[in-house]
Amino acid sequence: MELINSDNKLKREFYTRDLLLVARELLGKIFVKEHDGEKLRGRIVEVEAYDGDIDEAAHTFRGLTKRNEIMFNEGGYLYVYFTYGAHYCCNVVTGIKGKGTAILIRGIEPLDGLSTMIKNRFDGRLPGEKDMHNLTNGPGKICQAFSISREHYGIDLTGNKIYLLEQPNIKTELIKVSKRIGIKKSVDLPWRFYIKDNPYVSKR
DNA sequence: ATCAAGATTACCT
DNA sequence: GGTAATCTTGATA
Repeated sequence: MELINSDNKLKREFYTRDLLLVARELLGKIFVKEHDGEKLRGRIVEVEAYDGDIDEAAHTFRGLTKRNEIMFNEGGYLYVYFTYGAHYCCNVVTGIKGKGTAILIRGIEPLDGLSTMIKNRFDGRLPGEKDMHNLTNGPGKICQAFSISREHYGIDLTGNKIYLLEQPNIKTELIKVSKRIGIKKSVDLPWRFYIKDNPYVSKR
């Protein structure tokens, strides 16, 4: 029996809803990337929301540019950006067309394709049990483990390269909310959501 | 054309 | 606790 049913992809209507609602509901969903015929899978455990209308930290705050173009599309596309000369970060675009909103994926609990992720992150050197969380507990680390980069910019999440699988929503009492990490503007917005006590949530 | 900042990470003391 | 690495992007001229 298949533990994970690959036919229950989240549909467009999931993503085109309100930013903060989608952000909370992304927790617990399964992120899948088809990687050289192999499926890399993990469970989303930490996210942050960004909204260009009122949020100075959002890449869309100052209007349309070549980089942020996909964030103004309707929900259900992948926004990938490069930062600090070294790292890619991936985001889920949300809302209706014209709204510059997206959700940064900051923490994933790996489920399938562990050996490929370990190869991508640590050149195959197996981390100790105690350090396993270091595989995917941060936005740059996730992109390295899942081998996500520039070429994945704008991918349609209702397609079959990168997509999310339906899962029951996480119970409210297990969801923690906080200020976002690593930004210098709009620092007080409580738009970071994560699953309580999960070891794959990033550190400050 | 030039330049400063950045939704980070790894490594140092 | 602190900070260097590294390069793309967006803003300013």
